[in-house]
Amino acid sequence: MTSDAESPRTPGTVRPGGRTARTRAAVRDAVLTGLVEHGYPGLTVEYVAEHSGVHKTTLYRRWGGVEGLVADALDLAGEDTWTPPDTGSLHGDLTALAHEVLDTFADPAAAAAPSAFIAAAFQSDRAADALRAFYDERFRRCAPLVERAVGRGEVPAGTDASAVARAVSAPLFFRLFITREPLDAAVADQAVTAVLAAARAGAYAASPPEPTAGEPAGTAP
Amino acid sequence: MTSDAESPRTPGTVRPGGRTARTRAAVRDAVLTGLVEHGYPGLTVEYVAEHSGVHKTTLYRRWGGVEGLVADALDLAGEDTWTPPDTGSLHGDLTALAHEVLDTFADPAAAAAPSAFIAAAFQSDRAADALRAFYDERFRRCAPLVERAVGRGEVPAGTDASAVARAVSAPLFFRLFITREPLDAAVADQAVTAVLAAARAGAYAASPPEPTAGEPAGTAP
DNA sequence: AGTCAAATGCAACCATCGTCGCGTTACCAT
DNA sequence: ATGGTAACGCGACGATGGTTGCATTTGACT
Repeated sequence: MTSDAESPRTPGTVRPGGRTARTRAAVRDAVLTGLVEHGYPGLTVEYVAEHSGVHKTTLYRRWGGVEGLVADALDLAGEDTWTPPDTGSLHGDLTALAHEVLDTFADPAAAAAPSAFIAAAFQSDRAADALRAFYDERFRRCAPLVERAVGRGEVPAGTDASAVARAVSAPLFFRLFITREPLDAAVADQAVTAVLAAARAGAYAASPPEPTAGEPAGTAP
Repeated sequence: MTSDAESPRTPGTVRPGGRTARTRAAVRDAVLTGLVEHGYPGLTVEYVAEHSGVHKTTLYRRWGGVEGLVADALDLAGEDTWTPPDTGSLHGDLTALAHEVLDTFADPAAAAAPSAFIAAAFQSDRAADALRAFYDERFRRCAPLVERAVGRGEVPAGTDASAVARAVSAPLFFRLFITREPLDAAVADQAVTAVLAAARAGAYAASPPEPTAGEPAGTAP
């Protein structure tokens, strides 16, 4: 057997110029188009081949299949210039954040790609890794938002910035993709209200001295 | 075309006795087995046919494909006797609730079916409907939990019971299936702490007079 | 019991997906 | 500029999934 451990032959990495780059761009574009058109389950590599002008065999060789194609597109999606809102108050910032999610997923065209990425993560470890990296970066960018609030005295010092951002998004995504309930502004506003109250109470205070699990004794008076 | 709106011909409904019932039971069992073994993406109707002793054609005719098979299994999953914990305090109840989720998804065997259902909802409207019904029922059963807390004066009267239950689950599922971050007891406990603080502050109070969106004026002193 | 139609079994068929061997193109280094 | 080789294009093949027409079983009704 000529089997080699974890494919040392990764095509497209030795000669990253010219055609290879163009191929990559065309493919990423076709993947996004296919995603919004048919969703993840309906996305086929033959569709990508057709709409990118890149041959089917090449796609299988370089990306290994639909999984890899989507994971690669996801990596790209994370390289944007998104920045969190800055309205002057934590309540305003969080509300803007929540409504951003709301608006995105209210528009089918805008929701298609993110939904497809989340769906892909169920079937592909590569997509799951890419998704984790994507959100990690997103929440990292939200840190200034909370730091400003700390500066204004709106929330206790030591509040975990990314935890707050996560807490606002969680209820919305939960309804969207887990319980499959409809989403409206009232839900978003309730999420903001809840997070705000919890944050003020210090529920998102930075991790205690011992980072490993134990009895968090932060609620005792 | 002999097309008929939303299939008035639903086989297996006119003659629900004997063989039909046995077939249905065998199939549901095989679906569950296949789900925990290969996950949703790997579940094929031929696998179900093989492991249930029911012919492939019958499965396609009665369930329409993998989607229907999973949706049917999900309907069944909701018909259990689950009841929320009752520890004597809201904090204890919510903690038990959160750790129940934690334990379920920490065990790969136990997590397989729920994960598969959630994944299926991405690809199938029937599965999505079944999932929504499942969680609706789940959270409805949690109502007594919050009502007891109201009775004890732990949270304000008028607190939306299912909203509290949802709020505890949301951060956990969010990490599990959206951001794909690892889950541990600290996260679960933080979720409980946050929800508790928010609930005490009245963030989950029943909908105000105007249910449509507006400026939530609950935070002004 | 007897009859009819619903529900299932059966086997072959068609479509689509993923893979393989080989020839061609065009980066990159000399 | 020029050769070498990575990367790509091409066509065909095998495998798997889903569909269809017809025979058979079996549950319900008289």
